[in-house]
Amino acid sequence: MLQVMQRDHKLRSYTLNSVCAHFLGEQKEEVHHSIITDLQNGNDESRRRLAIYCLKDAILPQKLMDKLMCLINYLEMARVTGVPFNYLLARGQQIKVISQLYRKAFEQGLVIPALKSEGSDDQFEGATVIEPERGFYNVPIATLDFSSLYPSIMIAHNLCYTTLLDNKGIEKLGDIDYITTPYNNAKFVKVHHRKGLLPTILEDLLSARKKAKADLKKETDPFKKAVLDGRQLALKISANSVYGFTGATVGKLPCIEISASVTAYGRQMIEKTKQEVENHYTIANGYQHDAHVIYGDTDSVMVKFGVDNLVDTMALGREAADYVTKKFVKPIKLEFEKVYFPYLLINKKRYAGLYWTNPDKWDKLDTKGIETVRRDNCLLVQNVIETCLRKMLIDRDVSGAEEYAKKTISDLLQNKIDMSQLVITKALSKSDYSAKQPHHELAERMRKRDAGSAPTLGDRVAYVIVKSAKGAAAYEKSEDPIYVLENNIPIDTNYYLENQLSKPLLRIFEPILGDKAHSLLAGDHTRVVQIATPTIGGLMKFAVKTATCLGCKTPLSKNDTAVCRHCKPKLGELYQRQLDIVNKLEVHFARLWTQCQRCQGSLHQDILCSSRDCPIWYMRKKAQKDVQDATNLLERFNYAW
DNA sequence: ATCGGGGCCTAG
DNA sequence: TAAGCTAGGCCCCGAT
Repeated sequence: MLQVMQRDHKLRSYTLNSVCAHFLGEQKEEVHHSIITDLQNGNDESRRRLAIYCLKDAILPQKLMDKLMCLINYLEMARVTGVPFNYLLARGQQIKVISQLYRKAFEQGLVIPALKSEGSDDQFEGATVIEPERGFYNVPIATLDFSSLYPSIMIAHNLCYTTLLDNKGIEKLGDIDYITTPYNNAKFVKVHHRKGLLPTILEDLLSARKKAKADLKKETDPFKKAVLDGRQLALKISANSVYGFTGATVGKLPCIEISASVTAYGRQMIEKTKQEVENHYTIANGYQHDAHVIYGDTDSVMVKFGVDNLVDTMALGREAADYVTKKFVKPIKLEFEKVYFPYLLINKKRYAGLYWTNPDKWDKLDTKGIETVRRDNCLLVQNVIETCLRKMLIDRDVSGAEEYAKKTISDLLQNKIDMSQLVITKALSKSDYSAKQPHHELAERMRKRDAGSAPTLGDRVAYVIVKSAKGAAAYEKSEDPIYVLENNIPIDTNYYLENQLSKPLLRIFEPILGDKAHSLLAGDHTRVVQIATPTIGGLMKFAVKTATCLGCKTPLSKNDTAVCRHCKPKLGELYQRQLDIVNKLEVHFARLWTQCQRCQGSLHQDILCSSRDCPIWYMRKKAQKDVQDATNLLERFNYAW
């Protein structure tokens, strides 16, 4: 399940506890490894605790698998691609494409050559990203997308290993119909001579995706919908990796003529689309305004038709998509997908907009590339940018957004921000770094402290930036959050303002406020500064997951955790030791529980919510459920409390 | 202070 | 050994 999670979901942390909190809303029974032997050698009570821990650790992955329908999805993938089930986790995308190629080749009596893979550093040219006209747009912007651009190019032009012609082939075959692609005049025979294997595979994948999407439309259960959405996405990725496979020089069967022709066609198509739209939707042709393409990436164009209302923009978008589709070979299709209104275009691959598919109600706030969707920022940055964008784009309350940003800066400088909001995570992806890096240097330091618990290659390293000598580099100031808490090391709040918060804030405010945006970073709210010592809030002491004593079932008083004071001596010293360890681990939970899981209200000293509408009630419910779960587990194994 | 490159992560 | 692709923003380090 760890592999599944890492493959299928982009998360900040992949620990069992964190993943379960995210998808299931429940957590592990934590037992530190150092006391397992003692628990086993202890008494009935301690062994019971150990048993619950083991059962819970076993049932959680099972619950994840069920809830995310992993087995069904993976089985389906295995069937579509024809690879053994375990390949889906043990191996990559290539084997899936190869497997499908073998199938189709066998049907046609073809043999696939066993090439020696060479690998090369040269890249071929990729897609076009249209130079954005950056700014804030308070008019509807229509988005037109080619659906499955690369697969549809390969199908439309019959691009395949089995259709590629070289000069010898053309001489030998004489009178033959072929096309010449925009890459290096590569030539491919037309479909009536021979239909390529790749186009056939792609058609299969796309029709399977069509079916998944149709099922998705019919489904009403939100969770099953999410799963079907995941399936159609998987099929889309599989279809797109066919193109990737042909361009993989380290792969089994690279063919740059195919991959480079695909991207070359793509570049021509996005350019042609821009031209067609801009040339047709003009005042000269009887439209109200001259349309203008303000941005586009690979397979999409963002069009400003100049109209100020959603209904007309959507009508024009649909019409334009059909108009352009007619200029291309089947099955290439340009689709009108959505309108952004308003739209904040910050840079290439960086934008935010309110997303509309029907003119009555917006669907969502869509953000691409900016801090809200990146995992290498701290939560503070993510949350403040997200909140400001919502205020600006949904509420259209720019001054409210300014106020919020100023308040956050003020809170940060006064050390009122929870440390869990300041944790930055980055993947440790290489063992040798040419320049020193904060996360790598920290991993080294942690390794020297305790090699067992330090992050290793591939792990995500969590760190905060702490106060240090003036002018010290970031890699000298990165520190393990747990170490910071244990040693009461002050946080460098100024670093968070200067290096984390200020630029992202300026980037979203400047297009609207202009130079005035800089006032966000200088003013009274930046004056009050307090010495920063780390605080922990919003914690979930995992031991406090029960409302009644785990031993005698009497209600727990506020100061008790897990067991009442009468039962506590039964667990004795072991229990204390575990609590100590738990307290040190609290920061892990702090990352998860900074908001009430029910009403999203801020949490402070405890998991309990501060909102009046959502008091202890939720925790009681959850605690009761946890006890019920544990009891059920025990009953299944003929235990009883 | 500026700039190029390494590193990370994302868009598509 | 086995490994889908390219484009590109942005942060940080380190050389100039």
